[in-house]
Amino acid sequence: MATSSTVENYLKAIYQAQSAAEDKQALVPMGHLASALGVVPGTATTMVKTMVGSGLVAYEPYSGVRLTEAGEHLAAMVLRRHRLVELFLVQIMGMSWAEVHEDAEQLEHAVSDRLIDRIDQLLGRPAVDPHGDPIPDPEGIVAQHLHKNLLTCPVDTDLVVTRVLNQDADFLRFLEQHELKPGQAIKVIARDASADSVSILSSGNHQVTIGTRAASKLLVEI
Amino acid sequence: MATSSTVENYLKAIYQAQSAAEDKQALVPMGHLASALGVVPGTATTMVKTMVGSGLVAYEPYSGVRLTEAGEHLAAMVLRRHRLVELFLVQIMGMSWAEVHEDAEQLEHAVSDRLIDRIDQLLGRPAVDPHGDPIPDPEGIVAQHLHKNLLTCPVDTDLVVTRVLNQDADFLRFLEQHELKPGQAIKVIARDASADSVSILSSGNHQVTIGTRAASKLLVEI
DNA sequence: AAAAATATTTTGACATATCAAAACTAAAAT
DNA sequence: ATTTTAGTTTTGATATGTCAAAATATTTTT
Repeated sequence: MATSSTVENYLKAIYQAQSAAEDKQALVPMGHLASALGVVPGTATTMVKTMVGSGLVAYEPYSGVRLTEAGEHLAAMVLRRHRLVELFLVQIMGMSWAEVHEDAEQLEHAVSDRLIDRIDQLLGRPAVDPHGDPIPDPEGIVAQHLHKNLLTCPVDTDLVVTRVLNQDADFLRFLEQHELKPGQAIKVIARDASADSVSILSSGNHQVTIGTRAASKLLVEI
Repeated sequence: MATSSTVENYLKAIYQAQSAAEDKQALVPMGHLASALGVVPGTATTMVKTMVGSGLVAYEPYSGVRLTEAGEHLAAMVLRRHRLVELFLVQIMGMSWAEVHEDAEQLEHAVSDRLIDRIDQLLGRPAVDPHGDPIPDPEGIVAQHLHKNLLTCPVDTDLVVTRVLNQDADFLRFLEQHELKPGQAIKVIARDASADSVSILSSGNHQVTIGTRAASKLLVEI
């Protein structure tokens, strides 16, 4: 039952694909899973079949894969470890939020339950990581927050950035430089459909215009 | 060149066997290596041969194995990571020195150079870990300290425990309970060859008698 | 020096995780 | 309703790391 780090990565990828989908019960297509993990599709098929054998996923040939309850719980534990480690690296180790992802990716498979609880305690049982991603509790329960993104939120209203749905280091550095990190106050001042852009005013009265693709990755609260 | 954690464990085991030997140039017998790693001898033979191919070790059939310069440097880096992680877990995470070994064993393969340097810096570039084991510097250089053990040190002389050559959790808890941790002041009050024992007076005026096997694992300075 | 005991290596097998490329299925387009 | 296309599965190989057990080498005992 000692889940390998490869299996943990598959679980995490399936979990995140399911979370990103509108229909949470939808099957994740094998091609999507394979490309998320950087393997060829045939490899994903093979792995998923062995995971069926361990009771972690349900699999429909030519349709896709979905986590079972057991798989979902394990996936939540991987995510819990990953996010607690990220927050730990930023808060305690003083690392930049843009550079901790790769470290956390490795450490999430190496930290024991004992250590992860120590970290959780040291950080004061936090609810979210530096990107605003929710940290599953030890039972695997995830607090669901309903955010709007910069394409669906009201214009000319005071907002607070709450979550960033993109771990790309360059993007994160960009957000940092323009005062768009989670917790910072902003306002959408204009949206231009034909220019495919959104203009934002940050708390420091800086103005930036970003594309809608990027804007959809920034979640806010009013 | 991305050394697997298995290879790292082989390097570490060979390094430690070489350090423990009187003749530092001596070959480590395959049987010793295999049992240190918990594999059958044939497995060690196979692995060592592939490590010869990577230039990490020199191997003499039926005699044993020894690290090359490249292997020794890599082994020192593994040990550096392990020992810094142990000290970090004790000093920063508040874990008990008796329980950190297994965690460190996992983490030593998962911490990046960047993170290990951060830890090193946070701890103030320490020279030794919680067991008194020296921490190799980033170039792989290890400060050599000449300690005596409780069998070779003078009797009725003020001593300070400097190093413990045994990671067994029960033994470490025993030392903790009897005030025999590195840094603590003690005195050997009697040695009895026929009883195979050594009697010690700790700083708190506690008296304990331990076997010579255990006594040889406790290193001291005068 | 031969026999016995010990240590080491070889051989064949297996588990995990992967790829390339061929075979196949399902959906979309004509 | 075929054909085309896109996505998926299968097949055969490969790399890593392991074991069991047979074969071999070395050392010790007698």
